[in-house]
Amino acid sequence: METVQDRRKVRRDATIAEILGAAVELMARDGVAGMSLSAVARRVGMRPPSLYGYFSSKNALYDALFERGAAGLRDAVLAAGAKHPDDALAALRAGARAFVEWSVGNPVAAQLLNWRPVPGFEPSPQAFKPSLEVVSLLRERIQLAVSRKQLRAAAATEDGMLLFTTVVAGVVSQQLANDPTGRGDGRYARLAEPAVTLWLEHYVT
Amino acid sequence: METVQDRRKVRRDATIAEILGAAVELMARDGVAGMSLSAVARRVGMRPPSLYGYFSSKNALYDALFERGAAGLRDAVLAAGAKHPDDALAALRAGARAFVEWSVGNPVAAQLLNWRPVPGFEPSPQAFKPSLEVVSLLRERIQLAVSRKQLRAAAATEDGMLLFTTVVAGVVSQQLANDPTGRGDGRYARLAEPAVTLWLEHYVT
DNA sequence: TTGTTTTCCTAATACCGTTAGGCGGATAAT
DNA sequence: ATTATCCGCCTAACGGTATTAGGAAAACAA
Repeated sequence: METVQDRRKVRRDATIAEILGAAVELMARDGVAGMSLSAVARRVGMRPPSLYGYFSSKNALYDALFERGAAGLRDAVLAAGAKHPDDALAALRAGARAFVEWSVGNPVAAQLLNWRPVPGFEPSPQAFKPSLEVVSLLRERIQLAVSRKQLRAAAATEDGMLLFTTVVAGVVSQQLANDPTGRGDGRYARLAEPAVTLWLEHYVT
Repeated sequence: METVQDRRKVRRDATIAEILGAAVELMARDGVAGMSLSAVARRVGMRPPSLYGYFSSKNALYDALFERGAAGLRDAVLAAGAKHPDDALAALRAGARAFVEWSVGNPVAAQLLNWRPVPGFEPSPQAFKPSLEVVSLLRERIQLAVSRKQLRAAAATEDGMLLFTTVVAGVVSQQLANDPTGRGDGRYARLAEPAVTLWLEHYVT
């Protein structure tokens, strides 16, 4: 009873993972919005309608990818900052670099998170939650740096935070637009460090 | 002969403009990649195949919009900078602000220019040319500021220029992603000025 | 062995972009 | 004025898409 249910769930989860993997591959090849359920079905050896047993619509599939992507990005930023528990500025730097590097390594998810590539698709609140957590994390770290007098108080204002996210998002956006496959030379991704420096120089005490 | 040919050309150009206008309206409503030739045809009172008398494909329509958008953006940046013939820094600031304001006012074209919203579409060299001219213009203005000792020499390096475009593109990208209709409060667009300030502070002498 | 649930299927609907080919009217040539 | 040419738009058709409806077969539970 227990083990059988588990076996079924394992199999089902494996199928879901297979579908998502195929979808990501095809989105990397044909563009995020260019992915078709028919192509996904072909790749996993099914007919298109059978996919509806796993996702209630094409947008639901995008939503699952959005959620997994947002969680992965959040974890990457979290882990990078955790390496500098006693230096808030270093944590900010490392977090921004991790943000960009993760985006380069996961260009499909990064497009989904940073742009609006799919007409009609908007992430569900649940899928969006990890993205909000990244913002919260950023806010905490900036406030910590301010309280430790490493940054001016202006850094923790709404505009200060928006500027930080804007600068980092700018690097990612340029990278995705000019090297969408992520297999390039990182001509834009290497700007992460100097871009954050611009922001830090303005707000550092 | 002359006048008749002209009459025909005028009528044809008017039809082309009507088609492009309808396409932009529908892209604003349904997303850039969500525009359908059927809907465009309905709006201009034709059947879908008739559009092929004016554009050889859907991507050709995107290409025309890209070209017109790039030219409009270039002209806006050009005009804004021309108001400050004797102050290269002010010209840079005004150009960046014009870039962002034009993008907010033309969100559809801005998405086409800054992102890759349409799978399979890449602008033709002809359509891309005005975009290259914006880059050239930026390079000239930065070099002018450097030669006048208003900016450090590092501003005119490849990285310095990429950082400038990245910062400005970041503002536009955030604006488009968070307020795609462009009818919002300009929460992100107002960051244009402080964002450019970050860059200027770093490179100013 | 019977009943239930899960998984996948085929068939069908309503769209889409695009091509082929034709019809009628406006223009040009005689 | 009549004929020929061209232009603008049409219908029909092809292969593709997302999605729904409903059924068959297999895996599981009783």
